[in-house]
Amino acid sequence: MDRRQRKTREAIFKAFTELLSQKDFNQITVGEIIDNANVGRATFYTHFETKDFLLKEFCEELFCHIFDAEENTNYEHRHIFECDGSDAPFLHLFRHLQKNDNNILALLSSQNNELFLRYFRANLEILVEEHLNIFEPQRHKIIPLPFWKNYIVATFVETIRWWIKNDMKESPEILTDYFLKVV
Amino acid sequence: MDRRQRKTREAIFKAFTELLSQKDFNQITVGEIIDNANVGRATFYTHFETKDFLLKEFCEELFCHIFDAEENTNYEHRHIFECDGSDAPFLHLFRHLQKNDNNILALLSSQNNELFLRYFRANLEILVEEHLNIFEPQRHKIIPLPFWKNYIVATFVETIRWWIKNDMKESPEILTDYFLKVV
DNA sequence: TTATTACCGAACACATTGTTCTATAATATT
DNA sequence: AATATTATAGAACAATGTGTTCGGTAATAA
Repeated sequence: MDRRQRKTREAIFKAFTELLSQKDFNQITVGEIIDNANVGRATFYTHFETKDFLLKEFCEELFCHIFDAEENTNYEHRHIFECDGSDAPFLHLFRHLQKNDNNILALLSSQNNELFLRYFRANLEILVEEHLNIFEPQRHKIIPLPFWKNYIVATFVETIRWWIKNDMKESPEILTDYFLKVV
Repeated sequence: MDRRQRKTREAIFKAFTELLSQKDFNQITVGEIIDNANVGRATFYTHFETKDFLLKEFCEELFCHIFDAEENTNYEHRHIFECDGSDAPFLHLFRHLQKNDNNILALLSSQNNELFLRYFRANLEILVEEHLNIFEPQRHKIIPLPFWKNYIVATFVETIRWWIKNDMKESPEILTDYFLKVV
């Protein structure tokens, strides 16, 4: 990829991230993004079809970073936090969120972010599927699996949202504890 | 209130409801609403400050209808469905949703409806607070009450969303059963 | 060195929002 | 029933945002 393209792309992502910390996704205009990124209007639209596509690609890069490390347990990434046991992936995610990479918190807690949440949940579902055995497997007999999976994912997402809404006072460990206790 | 005002207001609500069954809230324009309602542009804006305020008032009327009947158990409204026992309010709500009054389902399942969901959850929280004893009260000792309340409300909402997404194949009774089993 | 390609910036058409105005018709008041 | 009040329609308007087009310029790749 042309060095200019990379530069432009990164400038747009950076401006986008910065704006996300100030206002909700739907409040952000393309005009603001290109101003902050110092990029021409036409240039923006050669990179991203619309503002929604920007969010889409932004999410894909972000989740690739966060979730791939989960799935591939022998990454060095995983060793940032030394955690083992069945609750590891969830604890790890909470810790990641606490660091607030790329203003992911803004996206998770803000209004009008359904596109982001959809991606987040899709990635989470893969993770949950691999660790379903954590959650009392015998329950699958009395409750349909699709409902159960949706329930776990939703509970995890809502736990995070509750955490953010309450200023993230709890430690990732305590939050993991709450989460595992309710499910 | 002037009869003309009532007529206009109802025409706008009706057009709004109809449009909601066709597209997401954010896709609907004021122009479409006033066309479907046969109402002048200026008239719309004398009734509602913005499109968001329309949704707000729409929600308030809707929730007043649905939730007030819950809180006041001696309404005749309640006797449409004969249900008793501790799970009654939740079963009752599921039944209400199945009837799909005012396209409430469109609002619950569609994208870009966070405003609606916020109102829905706020009303739900009041309901849950009154029936917290249903959900194993001893849990409150190991999990903070605010987390617990948020969890119950979120689980209920997500149960409904799962239901809608899966074409509402399950009966309200079965859904209530699933819901109570997981929480 | 040359050809390619991305960029800027300005201009543009288009859609949507929310406001303001006047004439008209429905309603409330007496 | 006559009069005053008030809501409405409809059109025009400014303001804002979206997405496209185009020609000149500069960075990159060959």
